[in-house]
Amino acid sequence: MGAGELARYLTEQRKELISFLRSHPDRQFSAKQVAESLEESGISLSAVYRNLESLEEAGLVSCFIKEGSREVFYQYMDADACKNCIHLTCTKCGRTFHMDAAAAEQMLDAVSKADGFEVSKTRTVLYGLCKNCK
Amino acid sequence: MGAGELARYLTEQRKELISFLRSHPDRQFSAKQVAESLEESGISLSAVYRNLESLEEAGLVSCFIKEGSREVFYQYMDADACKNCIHLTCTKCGRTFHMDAAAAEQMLDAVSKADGFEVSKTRTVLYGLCKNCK
DNA sequence: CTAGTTGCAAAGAGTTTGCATGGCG
DNA sequence: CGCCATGCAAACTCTTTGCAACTAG
Repeated sequence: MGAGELARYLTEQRKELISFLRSHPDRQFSAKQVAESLEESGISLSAVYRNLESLEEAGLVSCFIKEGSREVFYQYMDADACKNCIHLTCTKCGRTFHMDAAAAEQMLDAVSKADGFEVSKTRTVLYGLCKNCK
Repeated sequence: MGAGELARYLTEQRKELISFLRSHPDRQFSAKQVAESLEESGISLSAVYRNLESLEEAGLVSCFIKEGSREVFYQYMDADACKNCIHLTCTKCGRTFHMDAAAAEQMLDAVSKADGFEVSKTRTVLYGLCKNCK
């Protein structure tokens, strides 16, 4: 699946959680928000935390804090599917977009050559304002 | 000074805190670590938090979480001085470097043209492995 | 059947807030 | 002198952990 090992048992709660996050790949949620959104499935907050943790290890979820905030947010972000892409997260609306592939390639080359820095593609996010929020 | 208003009174504690962070521009610290590092000056943890907050508003400090962690770290990052630079933070050693200016310019152009996305230069960090940690 | 997962409740961290005291300007 | 910042302690919130019950495989 991903870089890490995904949990061995695919329970109903875990399925719902993954499904929820996957259906909002451009949005970030706090653990509490995830639990509330899945209220119907009756998943507990601690299970949410435990699942988010294993999903993060498996490379399916990343977590962030927003500008000027100390609150942690989680987002679906498939490390495999996004190996060659860079995310653009809008500091206003919070949505995440995928950077143009050609521009991304060019950028990674430039950083690598100029600074000898190997960008970790699985967690490359640029913050700024999206087209709509500008 | 920066974008926000810096606190009106420059107390001994605040001076020490700024001085400490400024002298480690490439390092990230938890609030607790900052307080412990400034133990001699006798600053309290709550004062550290209050100061970090106002410094963040003033654009002198940014906070982050590291890969696979939910712990918040603070780092000196002058929004004015770094208006035209991009940070490279190593996920292994935690140090932060400044991206080559030409490469940065090129990158910002590319994103702006290809995606209509305006990168917020004051909080642009790319995560990856630095030259030494590779 | 067995090991992994869940919910609940309690414990732990990290962060914020109220208030009296003290110091900067 | 007045306002702001500080320290301390309490309050909060977020996250983690222990444990018995449950369930996927």
